[in-house]
Amino acid sequence: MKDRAQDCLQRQFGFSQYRGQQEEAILAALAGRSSLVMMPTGMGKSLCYQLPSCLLPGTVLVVSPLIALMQDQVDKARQKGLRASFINSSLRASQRQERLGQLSQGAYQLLYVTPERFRKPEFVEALRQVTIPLLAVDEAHCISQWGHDFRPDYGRLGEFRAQMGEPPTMALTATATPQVREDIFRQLGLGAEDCLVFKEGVRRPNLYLEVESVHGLEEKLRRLVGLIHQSQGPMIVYFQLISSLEKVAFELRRLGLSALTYHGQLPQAVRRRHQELFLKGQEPLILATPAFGLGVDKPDVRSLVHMEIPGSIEAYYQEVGRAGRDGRPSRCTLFYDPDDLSISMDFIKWSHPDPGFVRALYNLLVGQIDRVRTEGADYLRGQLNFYNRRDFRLETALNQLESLGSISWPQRDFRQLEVLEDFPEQAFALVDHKNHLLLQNQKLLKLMELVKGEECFKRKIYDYFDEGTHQDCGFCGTCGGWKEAGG
DNA sequence: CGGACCAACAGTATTGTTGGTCCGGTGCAATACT
Repeated sequence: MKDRAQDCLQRQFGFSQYRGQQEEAILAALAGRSSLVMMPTGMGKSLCYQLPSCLLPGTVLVVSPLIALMQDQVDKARQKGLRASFINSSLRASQRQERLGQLSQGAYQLLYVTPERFRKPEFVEALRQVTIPLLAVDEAHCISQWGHDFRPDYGRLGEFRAQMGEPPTMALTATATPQVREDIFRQLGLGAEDCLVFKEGVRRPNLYLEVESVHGLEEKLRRLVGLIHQSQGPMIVYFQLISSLEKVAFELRRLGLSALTYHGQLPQAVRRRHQELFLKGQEPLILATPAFGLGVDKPDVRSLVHMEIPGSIEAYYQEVGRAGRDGRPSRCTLFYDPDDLSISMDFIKWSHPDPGFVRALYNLLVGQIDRVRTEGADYLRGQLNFYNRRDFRLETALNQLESLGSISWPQRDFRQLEVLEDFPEQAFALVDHKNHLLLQNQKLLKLMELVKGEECFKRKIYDYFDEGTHQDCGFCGTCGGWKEAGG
């Protein structure tokens, strides 16, 4: 097998040798073992499941989070001569039908889908007709990040995997703390003991990570302008809030500085265009929310700024990870304002409605659907004694019920709200809401603790990712070294 | 019914009060319509 893999690597993929632990991961997959592969973006994660798809019988199924990335992934795989395809909602019904047929006939070596696809019985049925020698879960941290609330189907992958007869599984991600690793294993139904772990280091010596204490948007803006002038190349500025992003965009424009924007409220076409302009180097500055991330692989990002503290060390490190991919020194500045902590704390709170509350909401929908349709959210708030309109747990609860198939709520229009199925008891029994809420808050506090600390900042981050070192990094806000590096 | 923010007002220098308004990051699926 080893020789065949080596041969395939050269002929089909045109590489003379493996990088990092690619070979080990590939051989594990060929031997039918499950694994967790942690590699930084750009290290060739996709090869780890693409190569096995050439040598294994049947279809390697790849779970991928974004439709926007799938076309590109499939195009690249096809360029290497793989019989690859995807099935998702961007296709017409007839195309989907056709591809399902192809799938069940074993026409694909590689098929990309979102976790939501497993909800469709016809897809599950088609899967039954083919051998699945490997289930690859790309960007597996999404399981931990989104599976609990935002995209519950990520949390159901273990269930779907069981339906398929527990095929060997490869979870791939850039970075994962021991805790997140556990979560991935658990949610996929993989025993940690029979799952191999392949891990490249998370260290990024060329990133200069610094924290600056600031107060208020005005001061941030002033400092940001300074950083923009100093930047020696492309720059990403991250925001937690669309509103402050837009405010800053406006102010920069007033100062004659042009900046691209990127966030979830912009139309798809605009997002695509702005991302493209930035990636191609036609505009060096982009203001973005965390929506800007997956699929951003630009080598020469020289500066990165966090205008508000992110929600966890994982989120922070993933975002700064987009700087300096080319290995050259890059400066990442986090503006720390204690007032901003409430932003992430609110987000965490809002995404965790109490199961009892969701239950009460559901009962109310069943009993009073007519009044809900005519009077909408205000009626629900009144009935549930839930008056704070700045607390979005009501909306989250409705979204959860919709995602779990209990209600349908098209266009967030109450007039069209319908109750479809019973309250999904099991789904809520499975998730330990209180614990998860606590965990998220701890993660945020952990980041705050690091930010406020006076020891080597990077060392503590490495510690967090279980790559402890006893030496200071010599290249961060606490250790210094930026000027010496030519900054 | 929380709270940040702003404008208008009060009444005469700065500061306080009141009332109105606005308020969430991340994406899938799927069909109708243009």
